[in-house]
Amino acid sequence: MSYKEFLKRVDENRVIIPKGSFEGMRVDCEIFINREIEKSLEDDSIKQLVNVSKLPGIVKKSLAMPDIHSGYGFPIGGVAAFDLKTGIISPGGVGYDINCGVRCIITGLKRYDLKNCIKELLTKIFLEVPSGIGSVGSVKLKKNDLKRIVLKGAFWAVENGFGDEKDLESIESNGCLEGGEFDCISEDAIERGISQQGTLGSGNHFLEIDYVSKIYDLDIANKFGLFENQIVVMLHTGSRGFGHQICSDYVSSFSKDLRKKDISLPDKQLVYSYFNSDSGRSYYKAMVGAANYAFCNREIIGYMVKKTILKFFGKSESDLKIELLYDISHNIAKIEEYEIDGVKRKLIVHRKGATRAFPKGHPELKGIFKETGQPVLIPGDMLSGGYILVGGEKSVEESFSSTCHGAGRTLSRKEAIRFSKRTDVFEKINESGVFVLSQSNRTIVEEIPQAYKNVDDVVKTVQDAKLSFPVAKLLPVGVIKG
DNA sequence: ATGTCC
Repeated sequence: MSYKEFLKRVDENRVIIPKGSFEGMRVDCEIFINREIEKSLEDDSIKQLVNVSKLPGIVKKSLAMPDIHSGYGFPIGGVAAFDLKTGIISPGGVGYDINCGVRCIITGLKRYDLKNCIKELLTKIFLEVPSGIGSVGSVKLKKNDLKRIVLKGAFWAVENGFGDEKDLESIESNGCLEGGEFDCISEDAIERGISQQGTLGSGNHFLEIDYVSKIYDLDIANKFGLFENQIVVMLHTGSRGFGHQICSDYVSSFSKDLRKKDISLPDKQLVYSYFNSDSGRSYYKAMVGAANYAFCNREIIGYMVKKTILKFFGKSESDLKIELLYDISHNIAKIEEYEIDGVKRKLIVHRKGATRAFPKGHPELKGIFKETGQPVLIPGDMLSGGYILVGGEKSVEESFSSTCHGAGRTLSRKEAIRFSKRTDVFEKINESGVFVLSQSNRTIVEEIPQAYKNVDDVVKTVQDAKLSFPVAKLLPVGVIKG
C-alpha cells in the first residue's frame, strides 16, 4: 500500500491527507509542497506524518514543509503543535540534535577581497574551530559552567569573554530559553557536554564562507546590512553529544513508561509523554538546557570565526564590520500561544527541521526585525549555497509561524555512500571552484550535493505559500564540512 | 544528529 495514493492536492503549494484516511488520525495532514518537489516525496516520510496526526492533543494539523524527509519517528521538516494541558511532548518531534540551528555573520568584505586567499583563510578557521565527530577542546568547562550554560545559553559566552552582548538581540529567543534545569540531565550527558562546547561536530554541520549573489528585497537587505558580492559566514551546528545524550536518555525512559502502561504506538520511535506530567516537564527542562547549550555553542564559534578573520586581515572590528545578522533554531519544541477557533490556547510547537518565521509586526520581534520580519536562514547543499529569508504574512495562521529549514535530503546517508561508490563525487566538487575542507571523507560522501533536493524549489514553495520570502541568495566560496 | 553498536 502506498501512502502517496491518499494525497490530495488543494492548491499549487499544498497537499493534504484528510483525517479519516487512516484509522486513528485525529487531524488532517498537510504538506507544503509544489508539483515539482512532490516527485521526490518518499512514502516513508508521509507515513511518519500520518503517525504524528494520531498523537494525543495534536492541534489543527500534522504539518510538513517542502524539505520533508524521513527522520526518527517524526519526519524532518515536520511541525506539530500539541495542547499544553491535554497534549504530549516527544523527543522525536525535536530531534536528536536539540536546537540544531544556523547562524549568519555578515562582514564588510567583498568577494574580491578573498579571491587570492580563501584557501588560506578557511584553513586558519579550520584549525581554530574544532570539527568532526567527537571534536572537543575549544573551551574548558567546569561542571558549574555547564550548569550556568543550561540556565543562561548564549549569555554565558558573553559573560565569559567568548561573545558580544549586542549579539543576544540577534539570536532567536535572545539566545536563551527559560526553564532549563540541570537536575533533569543525566551524568552521561554532563560528561559529554563538558568537553564539547565550542565545537562544530559532524554530519550536515558546516561552516561556510559565502558571497551574496543576488538581492531580492533591497529595502530589507539594506536594513540587514546586506549587499551584492558581500562575504558572509553561515554556520550550522547544535548541542553536540550533550543534546544527543539527553534525547536518547528520554527516548529510553519514555519508552519504558509507555510499555509499563501498555500503550501501543503507531511507531516505536514515536515515544512521548504528556506535557503536563512529571516526565514530560522533565524532558522539557532538559531539552531547554540542551537548547541553551546549542545557543552558547554557536555564539562561541561565531566569536572564534570573527577573531580569526580579524587577525587574518590584521584589521580592527570597526574596519571589517563583522556582525551577527541572526541565529535561528530548527530543532526545538517551544511554548507559544495561538488562537484556535476563536480561543487563545497555549501550545507546545514542535519544529523538527523547520524554522520559526514570524512576520513583520509580530509582538515577539524587536528592533529592526519588527519592521522586516524574522530572518530565516536556509542552507542548501555544499555547492548550491542557500538563502536568507524573512517570515511571511501567512505563517502564523497557516503553519504555526513556521517555514522550511533547508534543501532536505533525497538520499539517506547510506544511499549517498552507495551512490558515491559508483560515481566520482569528488569530480563535481573539484570542478565547482568551491574550496571544501573536512576532517573526514566519509562526511563529504554522505553530504554530496546529489543527496539533497534543489533548495530553489523548496524556497519557491514557501515563498508562493507566503510562509516566508527571499531577501538574498548566497553562493559558497569555501566550506568546512564537519 | 551521534564517543556512527554498551
